[in-house]
Amino acid sequence: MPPPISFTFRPTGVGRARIGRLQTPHGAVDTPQFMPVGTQGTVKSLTPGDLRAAGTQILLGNTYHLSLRPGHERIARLGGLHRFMGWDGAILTDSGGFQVFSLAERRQVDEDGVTFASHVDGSPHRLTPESAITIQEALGSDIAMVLDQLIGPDRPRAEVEEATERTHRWAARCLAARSRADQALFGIVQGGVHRELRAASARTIAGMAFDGIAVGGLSVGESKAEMAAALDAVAEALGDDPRPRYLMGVGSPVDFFTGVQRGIDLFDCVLPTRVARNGQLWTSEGRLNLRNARFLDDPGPLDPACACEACRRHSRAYLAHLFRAEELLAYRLASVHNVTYTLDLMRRIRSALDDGSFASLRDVVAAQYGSIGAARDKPPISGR
RNA sequence: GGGUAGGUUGAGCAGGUGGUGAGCUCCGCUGACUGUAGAUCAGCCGUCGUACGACUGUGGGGGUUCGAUUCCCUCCCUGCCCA
Repeated sequence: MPPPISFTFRPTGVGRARIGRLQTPHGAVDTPQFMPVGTQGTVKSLTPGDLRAAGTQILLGNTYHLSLRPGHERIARLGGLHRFMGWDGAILTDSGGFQVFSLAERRQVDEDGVTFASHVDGSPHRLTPESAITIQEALGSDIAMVLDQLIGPDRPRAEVEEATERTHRWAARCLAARSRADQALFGIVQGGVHRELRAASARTIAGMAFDGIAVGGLSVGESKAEMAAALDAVAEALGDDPRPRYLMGVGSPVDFFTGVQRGIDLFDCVLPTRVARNGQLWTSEGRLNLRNARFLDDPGPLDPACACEACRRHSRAYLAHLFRAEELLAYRLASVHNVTYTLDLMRRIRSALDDGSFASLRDVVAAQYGSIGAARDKPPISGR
């Protein structure tokens, strides 16, 4: 039986960056690539047509959310997640591991798995490595993720070690539980901000028969330098491992460069769509907050360098109005643009890797977007 | 014309029956957001000041009083009822 996915790539000479192509049961994915996040079977406010027009090749769904509502068995009965949401491109499903972190006050972790008090109705829901696989197989995603235990950078090292080792044990159980030949399974490297733990975790995960290797547990409050150091440690440990590498939950425009240079092929992040709904546009002129009063009389396009539908047809003044009026179109147009911007940026990164302009592109983007997440880099306030 | 209820910081309110009214919700302004419990959250939102703070402010004017949003006089405005 053929493997569920195939990945070909070539090095670029820019750090550890590579250019590649991931073949999935639902189409090819050019890498490095960004995956918009569609947690509940929808990238909030966008239609599949919007996503296609923006250049989306692969997007995310979520095990925890979809199993709670509408239920993975129901989605399976309705023909699987692709048909259910009307998306014929590739889908990667997250395992619910992130909710172990984001819903920390609603869950209990033990060696066998996690018990959540549903954020919908409070009812208990059990997620184990095995059930995470069962759910994702029912959803029918092209790529499934192992259940992992994500932990914040403020936790003591002993706790990070414990969570990382548990993640390894859960990874093996996920691998043993899989039964679909047409679905890839990625393992997840943890290890917090500790280089040795990251390296050891990368070696452990790489030693298992996964179709790809993800790096999790970053962009959860650590500094930019800590994230880069963790990625360096992982890249070094993985060496020339030929499998696709996925940096989970990242990121900002600047973070893409940090990851690509360190050999990352895939990224996902809620940032472009979330900030879009909150009025922030990513443009060739940097970040714009359309709620600022100065845009009320700005007749220009959202981004003069963008060809998306929102930029072709609408002015900043119009969107500024829509946001103030809380008109639903605001969220869609801003999301259309930010997803387009992000996917265009990945395309520019791919061609910059080819023509030697990677460093200059990085500098331009860093000047415009370096402030995102910068608060994490400030030293803690002392003496109070 | 008579009666009655009102007039509080952009809007809508709360409060206050002689002893320090800057409290709420909108609106507005700014910022944040990283595998989505997020079309959310935070700060500011009378004037001056970075800030501690100072000053002003309960429709207008006047009066009584040590002190008035409160009591008295007068005028203006609004809702409702009656003529």
